[in-house]
Amino acid sequence: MAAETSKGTATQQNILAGAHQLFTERGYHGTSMRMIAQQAGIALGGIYNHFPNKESLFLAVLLAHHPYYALLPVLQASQGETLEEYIRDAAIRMVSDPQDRFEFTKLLFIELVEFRGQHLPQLFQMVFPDVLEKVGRYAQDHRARLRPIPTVSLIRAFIGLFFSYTITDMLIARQLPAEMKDNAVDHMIDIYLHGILKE
Amino acid sequence: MAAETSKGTATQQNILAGAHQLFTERGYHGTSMRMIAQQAGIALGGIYNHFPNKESLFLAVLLAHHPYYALLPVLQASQGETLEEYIRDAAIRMVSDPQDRFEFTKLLFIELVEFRGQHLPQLFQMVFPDVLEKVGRYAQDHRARLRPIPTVSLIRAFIGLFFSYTITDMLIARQLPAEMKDNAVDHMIDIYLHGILKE
DNA sequence: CCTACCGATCGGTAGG
DNA sequence: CCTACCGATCGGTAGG
Repeated sequence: MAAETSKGTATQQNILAGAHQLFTERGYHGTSMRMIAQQAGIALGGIYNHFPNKESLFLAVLLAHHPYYALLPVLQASQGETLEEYIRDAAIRMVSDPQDRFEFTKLLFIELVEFRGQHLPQLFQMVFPDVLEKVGRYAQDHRARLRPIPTVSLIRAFIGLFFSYTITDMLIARQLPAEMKDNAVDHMIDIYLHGILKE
Repeated sequence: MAAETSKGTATQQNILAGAHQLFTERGYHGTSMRMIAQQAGIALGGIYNHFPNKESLFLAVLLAHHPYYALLPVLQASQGETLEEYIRDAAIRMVSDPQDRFEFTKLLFIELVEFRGQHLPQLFQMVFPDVLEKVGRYAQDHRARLRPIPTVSLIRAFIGLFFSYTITDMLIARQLPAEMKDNAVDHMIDIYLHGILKE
């Protein structure tokens, strides 16, 4: 018998993957446990060997797709000689994969609407204090280049850049002629950068 | 018998108001027609005298709360001698009412997740071409003050400012100490303005 | 991990 | 606009 990984059994992974896909496609209440079972290739009752109920399955999906796992490597891999180049590179990486952006955003929407944000404090406490401290130190090192904006607002605007681009993408991108979308990412990053940098 | 207004009968308004509240609180599939009937003070069957089914009721709610109705007076009432003052005033008005922002945003989330954005083209076509043309003319008149950014990106970033502020508000505002939230709106508008203006 | 089942609730309708 | 009902489907479980 193969040793189980820390990620759980293959069946558990199938359930999580099927649930993730269905939740993001149809919402929480729009997805039934029977659909998830079928997607995972098992019978309905089988799910309950791995998760006690539907909500705990959603929470497991949410935690498995915590933006921290996607964002940390992005920020660490980002390069750039100057502050400006570093931020631009990080922003481009952050918005580079459309499918990832849409999936994460929809999962968050479900949490905000169908769970009234109940699970957010848990997600928030996992990473925000750490991020705040690191960005704060980084901003302090580069304060000569930055306009006088509190660290929290720098972070909010950077996170906001993600949603700004992703949601307007969802709202209008499919409906705009292609030439109007060219370089839209670059322009929006550009606005953010000129907004926070001196000179 | 009193004449019916163009907004529909009182009962129809009660149904719309109850549906709006419940949808934004619990999502589409998380809200039952029975809950809506109770909220509107009538029996389940009574709803079907006004709306043929649940989805058409949701669509009616969505159209009744089209951001166009909220946004147009905001933009027309905005004041300011200079371009900068006008945009700042409009932005402040746009984000001034937290309840309006949350309700509209949640309704949009429901549409994006539970209806896969099916109804968006309809909403979009109602206003975007008009907005694009007006902002384009306005930007042309003030091009000496604006950095060279396509009109579409100016609009996307301005709409994005709304979501940037509102979603980070939903995500972190409830969990931050008060002094970290002070003037957050002003800073985010400030970043946008410095991002699009010359000098 | 599956089969077969539970009570509850769903959207919608007939008839008045 | 209400009462009483329809078939379908829901989350969850007992028992193997």
